[in-house]
Amino acid sequence: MRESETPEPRPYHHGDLRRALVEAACRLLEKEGAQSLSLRAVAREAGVSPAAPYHHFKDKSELLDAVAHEGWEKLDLAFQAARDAQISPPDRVRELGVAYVRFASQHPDLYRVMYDCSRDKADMPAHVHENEESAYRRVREVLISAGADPTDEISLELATIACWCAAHGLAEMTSFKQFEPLKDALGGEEAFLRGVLGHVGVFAKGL
Amino acid sequence: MRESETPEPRPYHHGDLRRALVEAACRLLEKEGAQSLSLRAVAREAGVSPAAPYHHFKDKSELLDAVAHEGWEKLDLAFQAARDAQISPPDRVRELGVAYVRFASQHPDLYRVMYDCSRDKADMPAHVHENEESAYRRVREVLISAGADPTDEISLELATIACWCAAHGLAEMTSFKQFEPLKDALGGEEAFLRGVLGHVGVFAKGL
DNA sequence: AAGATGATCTTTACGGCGATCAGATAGAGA
DNA sequence: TCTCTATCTGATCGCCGTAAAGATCATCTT
Repeated sequence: MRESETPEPRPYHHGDLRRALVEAACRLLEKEGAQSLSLRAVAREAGVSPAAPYHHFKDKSELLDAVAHEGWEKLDLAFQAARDAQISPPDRVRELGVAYVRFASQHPDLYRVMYDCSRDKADMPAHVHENEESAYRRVREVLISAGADPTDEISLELATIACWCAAHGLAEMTSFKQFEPLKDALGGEEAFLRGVLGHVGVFAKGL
Repeated sequence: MRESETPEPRPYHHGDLRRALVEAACRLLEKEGAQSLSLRAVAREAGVSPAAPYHHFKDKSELLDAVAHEGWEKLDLAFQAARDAQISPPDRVRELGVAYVRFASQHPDLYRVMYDCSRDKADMPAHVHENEESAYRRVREVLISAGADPTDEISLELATIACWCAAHGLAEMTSFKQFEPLKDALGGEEAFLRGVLGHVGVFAKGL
């Protein structure tokens, strides 16, 4: 009675439609792109009527919020991997940046939903900032382990933001095809990323 | 016969509907936000039938391209002002970053249209890169005047991209209301911007 | 065990959207 | 004056988000 993937007479009640909808949305996002992600399409993918989602989400943007939340958690997983890499702490900072950009280029549409400011205008990155287990805090953590002064709250915050800004900007630009020749000259995408990040203080010096 | 703002019998032929549509779109963008910018609304604002725009633009995204083009030109104007400021060349680099972020926060919806990747997927920043009079080239120009080696093409390109990335990331994050306390602690928005950019090599050292 | 309650899903419907098309109109050139 | 062509209108299609009302079923009460 859980997942109604099978085309049996389909039980009237779904079990956990909320989760099923979020998963269907993620599936569509990877398959069809963010462009064609409609609430109706999500309901269709989940095998349910167009109005059914409204019992679990106030409106479309609330569903997208849930999808974005999934995205932030996935990103944090990537960050944890970078944090635990067997490399020098300063290198870990740069690796965090590379992980960020890689995440964005591997899940471009999910990434776009995560940063879609058309909803939530005021405090978009709730999941960035909200708790100790967030991706944002993970950056602070790695910066401190790389030698940043944990008592200088302001400088630490500024460095964290600078990290995030540079990685975010790079993530949005790295797919521009005008940079292809440059990437070739440097010997690949990763070298390109490290090359750009090398011009950003926090990544270059680990602080 | 130019602007048909007045509700006169309205001449059948418009004169320069293309320009009128782009201007109407910009007007709506500032008034109503990017959310409610539909092709029909633009046509309505221009006092014309919903199908009329299709004689000047293949589809909605082509209209948005024209709007975005206007945006890039406005941004370049802001850059030229920063370039011509009576300050030391290295400071001009940082001022470029500040100008970029200020532009984004003054025209948030236009900025969003400029960076809307849902259209043009592959080579979005055509207007960034395409000619000598583009905003992107303006950054190179200022970097060189600040002492960057104009013969080292690769390093110059990387520095330009790093500049752009940091400014772009900062532009998207600066409106997050979680940063309000930090801004207050630093004494305002501009100090915040300079504080973050100070952690980015290219801005801090002018190279 | 029986009935009531409330959560969950379906059906139906509305208005707005992007897009397309046949046809009306106007201005330019013959 | 007549015709040609670019431009604009109005109607239409299919999709969208979402609101309202009815059907179904799990669970709780008695």
